[in-house]
Amino acid sequence: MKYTEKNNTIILKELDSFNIEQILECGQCFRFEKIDNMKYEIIAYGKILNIEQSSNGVKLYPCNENEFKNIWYNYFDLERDYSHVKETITKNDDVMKKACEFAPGIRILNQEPWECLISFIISQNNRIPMIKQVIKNISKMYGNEIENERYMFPTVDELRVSDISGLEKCKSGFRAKYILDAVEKVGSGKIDLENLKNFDTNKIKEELLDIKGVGPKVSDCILLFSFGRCEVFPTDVWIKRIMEHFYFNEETTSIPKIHEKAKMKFGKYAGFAQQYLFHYARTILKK
DNA sequence: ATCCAGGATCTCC
DNA sequence: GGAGATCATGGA
Repeated sequence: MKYTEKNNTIILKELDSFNIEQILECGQCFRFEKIDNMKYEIIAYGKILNIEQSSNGVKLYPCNENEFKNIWYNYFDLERDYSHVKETITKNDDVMKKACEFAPGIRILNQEPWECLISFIISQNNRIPMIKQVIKNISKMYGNEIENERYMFPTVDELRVSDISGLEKCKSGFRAKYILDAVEKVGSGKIDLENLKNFDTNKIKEELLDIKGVGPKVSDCILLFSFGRCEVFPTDVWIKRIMEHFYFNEETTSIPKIHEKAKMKFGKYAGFAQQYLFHYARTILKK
């Protein structure tokens, strides 16, 4: 990958395994709007970022070199060699080959832990368009306006003024009480998300599971999407279905068995495998 | 109208 | 410790 900067715009070239549509629409992230074909607006790390991809490369704006190095380089996981990841997980695996060919431009974003935690609490028993709407509502009601009706996701302290009825007005439904429990535990310092980074995966998971509304799947999403633990294999209904269909040839299987198989087949890259599979499954199994 | 969604919890045995 | 109902909300 090479980049140049001019007029507060970063242009990325010779970028391998990068398709902004696949990256954003594959279900890992909720804070973006499609502006046009291969043209999106993202809100993350307190910034609004426009991103536009064409055969000439990927344009990021407004963005200077400092912001690119300090935020977006890591956000888009640009350090990682995704060809190597795909080579590894597709070895002797025709299903994974198809999943990777279906969306070879997926990358796992590195998202902010607090926003990720609340987002995936909201995700339970919900649909992606609805999840996006609830997060947008919460940001508008409790977060700072960056500019022009674009709002930051509220900090823990900003959400401490919220209550059940406010969060229900944001359409969070029965998850409002879960959000409040997360606010209480993180806001009081009982759980220190920044400090958790340094702990091993099982320890982080144990801490996250202490929050009401956070179970095995939600905690795995946070581990994968915010703590860079790419060996975890978040298993939702779609992953369960496609694993049962292609890897077990059975109607039903238990989640521990799925995790066991994922670890055996994909090892330390199971998280990537999960994301290729998720996006693939949602398109082909959705009759 | 009934079913279901990037699940977790509570209740029952 | 495993199966089953329940949880808001809205789109199909």
